[in-house]
Amino acid sequence: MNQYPEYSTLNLPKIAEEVLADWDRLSVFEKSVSSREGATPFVFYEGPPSANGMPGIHHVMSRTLKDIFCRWQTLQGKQVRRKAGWDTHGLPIELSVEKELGITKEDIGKKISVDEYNHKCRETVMRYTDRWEALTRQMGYWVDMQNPYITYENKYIESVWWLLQQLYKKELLYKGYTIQPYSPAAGTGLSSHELNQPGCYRPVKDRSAIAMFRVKLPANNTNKNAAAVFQTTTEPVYILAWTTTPWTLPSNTALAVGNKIQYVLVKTINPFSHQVVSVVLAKDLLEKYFPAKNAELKFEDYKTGDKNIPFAVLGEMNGADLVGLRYEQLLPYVLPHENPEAAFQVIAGDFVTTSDGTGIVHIAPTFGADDMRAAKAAGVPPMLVMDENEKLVPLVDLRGKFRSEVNDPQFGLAGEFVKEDYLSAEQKAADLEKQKQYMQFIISDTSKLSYLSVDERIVLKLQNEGKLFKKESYEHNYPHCWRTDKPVLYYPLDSWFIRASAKKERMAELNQTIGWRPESTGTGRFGEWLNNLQDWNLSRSRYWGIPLPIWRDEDETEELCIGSVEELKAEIDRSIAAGFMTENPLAKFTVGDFSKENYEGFDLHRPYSDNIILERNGKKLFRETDLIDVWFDSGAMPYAQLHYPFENKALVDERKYFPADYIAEGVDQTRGWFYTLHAIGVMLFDNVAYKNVISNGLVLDKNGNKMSKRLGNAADPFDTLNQYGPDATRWYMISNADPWDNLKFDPAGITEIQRSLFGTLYNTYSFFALYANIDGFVVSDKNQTELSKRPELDRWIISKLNSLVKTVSERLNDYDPTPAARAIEDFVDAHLSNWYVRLSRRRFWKGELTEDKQSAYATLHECLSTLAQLMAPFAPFFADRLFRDLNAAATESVHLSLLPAANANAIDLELEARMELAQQYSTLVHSIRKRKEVNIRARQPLGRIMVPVLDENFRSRMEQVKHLLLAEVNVKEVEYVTESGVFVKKIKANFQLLGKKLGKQMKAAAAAIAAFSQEDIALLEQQGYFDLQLEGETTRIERNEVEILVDDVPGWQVATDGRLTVALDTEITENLRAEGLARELVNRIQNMRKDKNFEVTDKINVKISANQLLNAAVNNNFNYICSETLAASLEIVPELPEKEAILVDLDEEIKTYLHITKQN
RNA sequence: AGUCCCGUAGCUCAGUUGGUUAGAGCGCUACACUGAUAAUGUAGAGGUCAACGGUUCAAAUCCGUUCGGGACUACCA
Repeated sequence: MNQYPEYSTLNLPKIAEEVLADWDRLSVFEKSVSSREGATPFVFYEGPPSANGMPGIHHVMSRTLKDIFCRWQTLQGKQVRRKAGWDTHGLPIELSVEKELGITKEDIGKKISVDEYNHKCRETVMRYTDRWEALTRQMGYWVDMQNPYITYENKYIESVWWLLQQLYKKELLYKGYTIQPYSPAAGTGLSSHELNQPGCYRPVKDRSAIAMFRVKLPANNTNKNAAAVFQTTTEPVYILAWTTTPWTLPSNTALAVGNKIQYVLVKTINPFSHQVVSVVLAKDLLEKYFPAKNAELKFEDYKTGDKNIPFAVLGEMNGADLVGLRYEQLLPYVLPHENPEAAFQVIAGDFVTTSDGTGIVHIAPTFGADDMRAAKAAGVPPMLVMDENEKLVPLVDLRGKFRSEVNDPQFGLAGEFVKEDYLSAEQKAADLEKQKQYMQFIISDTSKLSYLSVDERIVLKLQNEGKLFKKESYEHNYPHCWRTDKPVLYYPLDSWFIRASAKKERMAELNQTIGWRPESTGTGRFGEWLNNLQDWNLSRSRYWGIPLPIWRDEDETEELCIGSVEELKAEIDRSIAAGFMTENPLAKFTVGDFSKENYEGFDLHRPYSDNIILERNGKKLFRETDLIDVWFDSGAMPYAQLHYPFENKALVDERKYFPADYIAEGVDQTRGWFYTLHAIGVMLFDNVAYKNVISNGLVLDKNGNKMSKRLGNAADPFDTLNQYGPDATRWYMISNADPWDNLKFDPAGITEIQRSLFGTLYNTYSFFALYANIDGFVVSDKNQTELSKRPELDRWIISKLNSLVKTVSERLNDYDPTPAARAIEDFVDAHLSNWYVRLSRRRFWKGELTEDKQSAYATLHECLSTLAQLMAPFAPFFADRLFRDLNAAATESVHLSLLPAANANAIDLELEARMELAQQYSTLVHSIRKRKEVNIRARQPLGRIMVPVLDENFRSRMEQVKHLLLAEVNVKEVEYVTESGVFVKKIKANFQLLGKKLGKQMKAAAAAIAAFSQEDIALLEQQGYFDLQLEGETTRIERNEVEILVDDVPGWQVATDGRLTVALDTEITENLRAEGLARELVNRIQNMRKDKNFEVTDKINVKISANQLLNAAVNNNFNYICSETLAASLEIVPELPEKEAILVDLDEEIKTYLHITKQN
């Protein structure tokens, strides 16, 4: 039986299938972890996917990336546990359930109970689990799918609650009033995730206006500078502020200026009321509203309706001078309930720019996030009024309608939707009739009136009252609710927040210790994000997610944050004692029992948690109905996957399974998972959650377009794996582009990898197996030739191999897989296959099992075996097959093996350098032989090559590799030429050295040097320097500051490449000719052997018909011919019968009959 | 709109601290080789290094601006 299996074809998908079966049979994955018990751990965290959607080709990419480093560290001897996970909560799941059931959010609790709804979510979320498992398995991604963490499980939730309670105890969890995207049509707040769904930001045309806010004079409470400027005018002074949402103007309570922005006071005429006024705006924007040419117009010449309006700049001040200035309320429908005396003043805002508008921003703290922040900082109240329930509310209600306070006798407004889009056609028509009624006081002919939106009417009102400076329509992107298609409102809502901003500096500081790939994402996108960190809005008004574990009474005086099931159970008992609850849903729960059964007897989700009423000081506490952001779920995974701190406490506390050494996800997770992991890690453990992270790019189609089902260009991951096999697919994805760049996925690239890498390796292995089996040779420790005693070629490839191990190790230890994969490709193709195997071929099939042959076997075996290990992280199936075929007795799997570090002693850079010399010369000589004017086939031996000796090293290097070079190019001798008269030299400046020395003179010097004569060069070489005349000065050029090359050897066929030059003697002597013929003859005999399907080892008898031109060639090379062709006998016979023999052409003139038979 | 990434041959990509013929593989064309053969070798064609401007003796490389592709963030009024 053959020791080394031989295959007839290479079938990568089949290999993968078979190896996968072996892995299952032998439990290789489990062993790869258990066999390293006690070893240094390598901690990897799996970012949980949602099994709610089908896996795509990009998941093959990201999972390959994850897998590579885990397998690599295993090869290095580390223990790599990796737990799979499932992200189970969140909006997408709610949506798919609603779609399936044909319901909307409003129906929850009506058509379907919350309970039923959540049950449905629980089912739906794991719908495609089997597809994910199949993909994971088929592509060879090793992760423990038997014991995944699942975010909806009670243990997981309990850990999350504990983390939240920790935040609460550190006072990092608070309830606040903030401005959030809100969809009045859907009656729900929206997350930024929802706003970023495709198509949500749409260009809309809004009515924009510049309103005029009248300054209260004298400006006694402001800076003297501003007061002085205002004294220069007797006209009323107005501040100009631009808005694209006039409906927020009734809620204006402040105007913001930039402290460092320069402002001007301008005297002009109101284009609508034609009143002479003075206005304040940013100096930078003066030209925009007041073209310079109009400065020459005279006020007294102005006539009503003139397009060009005169103006005069009265004075200048900076933003800080304006702060504190009071102005009259623009639309005095109602005053803020709190601190009305602090309203209507100028404040500073760092967000103010002069890129748009007037450089002064209208502030409505109830409808803008920036506005709210700035107003709060300045002590300006928001426009909140007391409602019927004695609660403070904004002027727009939750349906998106103005409250009754905004009642305008002429323009309506009260009770109306602030955005036209919220109205149906019928409502519009009805409203139009009303408008016709009350607007007849302003518009004489109302019959032609069309519906005017709230914005339009407010602008009209300002215009009527002389408070409008400019109006126009303005097109910008505005977010829409993806469910109702209606524009979103920014609206103040109650929310629970994590005070992330309090730990901003620490997060930034620790971020600098994280190894980011690519680095720019860490410093750039992620770093910037941390620098501008806002508090984390944790609340979600949904149903399917982890409930916020906070209970409050109605007065908001008592508050409880629960951190464990144990605690909750005790609190419920207390509530029962107070008579608030009748039974404890956690009655069966046994504290301290972490069994599955114990934790499956209850549910912490809504509605169950909603039904729990707790007690404090005799008051009833109800749960805050919000759920938490699902990003918290996944960010909590380092702890919650372990049920920390209830179980596995030491793993985290003693930093054994925390932080992760490595994580990887798509770049879109930068502000998702990467952030939430980091935030929780820093806030609660003052530690990074991961030490290294790769954010991988997208997988695009081959034309660089995003893959989508709609376009039909999405590659199916299963089809791809089936067709090309996981190894080639994985290899292609990693070697083609750095993982953080986008990948243009082209199956043709996989085919290329199949052929160039796997095909070549397969051929190389087959070659090895073929001859090793023939010789019955099994490579083992016992028959290893000592490295120093192996031939040059063997030591060279072993040196190359160890250099490769070094490179691959460095790259992979640095989380840089692409150069590692490419280095392997280069080794296999350029070195192992195209040089080592090519030059060693005859060593394998020639003669007996000599020491040289054993050395060749051992060397090739070591190369292939080590390659299998190096490739194992990338191509786990093929590598395993190769490794086991080579080392059948020794191992169950390459993935259980240990890769030794590169052997520094085996690396001989000098040897690598001289072999490169041989490779380069070989190419040069081949190219001369192929020339049209030469055209001598490789089988024809030639006498000699000549090489000019350029330095001392050169000759000794060449001597050591010349036998390989000469054999490869079929030349007898190499001659060294030292006397310079034989060849023509060329000289070139060394730009790097001379450039630094000469600076500006470089150009002239380079030209002068290039123009050197042969004598000049000789002189320079002789004395070691040359005095060059440059611009009248003498500049000394040293020998090392120029490069001298051989340009030509007159009278010879010459080839050069950079510093290397070779000349070929093309004369064919009688002897050479005879030898060439003998080689031709060998070749023909070999072909016949092959045609006759003889075994490689068969001995033959050869008969050749006599031919005068040939006889000498045969006789002189008799032994050579016999040994090459395994001829037991070789006869020249006078004649061969045509029937048996074949007529062959040996060259243009010589033909002969050949006859071969197998020797029995 | 902002931040970040990418733009080098028909395609996929290299290109060190700036240094003078800008490389490789694939593909294409031609020739050769034939006991690795669904391989292999040699040669050829193919480039305004996205564009413009600047710094420098010298720019694919450094700095600006613009254009194109992508991601993330974003109601800046």
